[in-house]
Amino acid sequence: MARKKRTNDPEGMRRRVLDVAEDSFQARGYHASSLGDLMAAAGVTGGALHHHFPTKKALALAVVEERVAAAIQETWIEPVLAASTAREGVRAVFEAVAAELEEQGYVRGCPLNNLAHELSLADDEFRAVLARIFAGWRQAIADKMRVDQTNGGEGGIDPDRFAALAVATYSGAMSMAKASQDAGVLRECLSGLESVQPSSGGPAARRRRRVLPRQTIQPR
Amino acid sequence: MARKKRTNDPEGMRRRVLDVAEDSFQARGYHASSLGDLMAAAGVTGGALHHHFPTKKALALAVVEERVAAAIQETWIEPVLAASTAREGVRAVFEAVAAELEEQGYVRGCPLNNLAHELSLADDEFRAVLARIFAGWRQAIADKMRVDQTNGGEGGIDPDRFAALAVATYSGAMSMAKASQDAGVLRECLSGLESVQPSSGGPAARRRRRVLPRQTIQPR
DNA sequence: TTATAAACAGACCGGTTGTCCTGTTTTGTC
DNA sequence: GACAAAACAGGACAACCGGTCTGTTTATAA
Repeated sequence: MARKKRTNDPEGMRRRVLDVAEDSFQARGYHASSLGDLMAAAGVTGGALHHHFPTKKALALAVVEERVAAAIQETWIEPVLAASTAREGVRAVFEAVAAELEEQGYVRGCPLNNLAHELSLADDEFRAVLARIFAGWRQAIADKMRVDQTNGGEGGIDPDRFAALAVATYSGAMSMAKASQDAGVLRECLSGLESVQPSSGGPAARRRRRVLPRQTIQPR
Repeated sequence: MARKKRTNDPEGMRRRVLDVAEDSFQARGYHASSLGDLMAAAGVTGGALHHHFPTKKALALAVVEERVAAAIQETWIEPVLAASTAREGVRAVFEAVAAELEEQGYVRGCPLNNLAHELSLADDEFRAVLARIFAGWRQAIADKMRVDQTNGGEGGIDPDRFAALAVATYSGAMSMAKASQDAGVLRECLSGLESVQPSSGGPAARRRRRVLPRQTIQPR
């Protein structure tokens, strides 16, 4: 009789769990993904899962910090930084994502946005991490545009405003694309975004950043 | 002994359940809201709940169709239609929502967007209704802008593009505001949106509306 | 080898979930 | 008042969920 051998592979097993969890959270969401399903899909026993991720929350936190953040980095930040200008980078990413969605035939939405909606009110630890990723995303675009401006290009438009507008438009367009299962709205929003003029917008870039009081958050 | 009397009030009971469900779905989401919690909060027994809403899905569907759609109608469509122009209406709604959020001290997000993220991939019936509400929202803005154009105002910008951009920007800004619990990003996005020039954007309003094939949606 | 801890297996449990089912009461109609 | 249907009460239940627990195997280092 062939005796079965076991090979310990902590990193590999951890990676497999994260792969499955990332995919399931994206497709079904956090609450709709049961640990049982994840264990079955990853081919992992309860003991192993609990060894690497003591709680479901810990697993989700790892997915957000390691996978979702990386996805934003790869599909947004790096391409924008590599582009000639921030504006051109944003345009390129919009088109690339739209093309990819049209090819694959369905829209699962932005992983960051998906999890942000489900978790940012549920748990403050989740919320903080998700907000940080959003902030980093915006700042990368804004910084890039500031470089553009010192290089002579881009008129008086405020980089932070443009970055916020780009990220908001993308997130919102993906929401609609997900609901309608039609990536066309991404292109529609892009062409609208392209008509944002380099000339200054409202009354001279006033700083507005008021954080809301913390103690009154989310009364049940 | 005072004998307890019961008064049948179908509409009232149904309304109370919808009130509680709408609030809980908004604050905690669909999956995180248990029927037990809803029953307790509404002061309704299981039998009564089941009588009006046979399943949880039926309840959520009613919330979406009757409450979420009405919320979009009241806070967006009606103010935009009542405004002098579509552009001005969009601006006014952005500011009104931002002011309201700052006053109440926390951000629960856009009810349509919240439920759209959680449910549009889970069930096609949900998805269809949510997509319909999104479409009606966009069309109202676009129609208003078309009226503006025949009245002489607004240059060559495509109304459908502007409407898509406005809704996407709002949805995305609300997502970020929810994650950061800071309504300031709404104002930031608005000022970016205001610098969308009335002059034509890309290459002359081409029609783009390709719906994705239906049979390949969401492979598990 | 031997000890020691990490990695993994798998059963188990209390609590919760959504739904169903059987009654009872109210309401409207003739 | 008789009667049927709607409105409501409340318990039952099977499935499932996330977490824990005990035990075994593998790797590591002395």
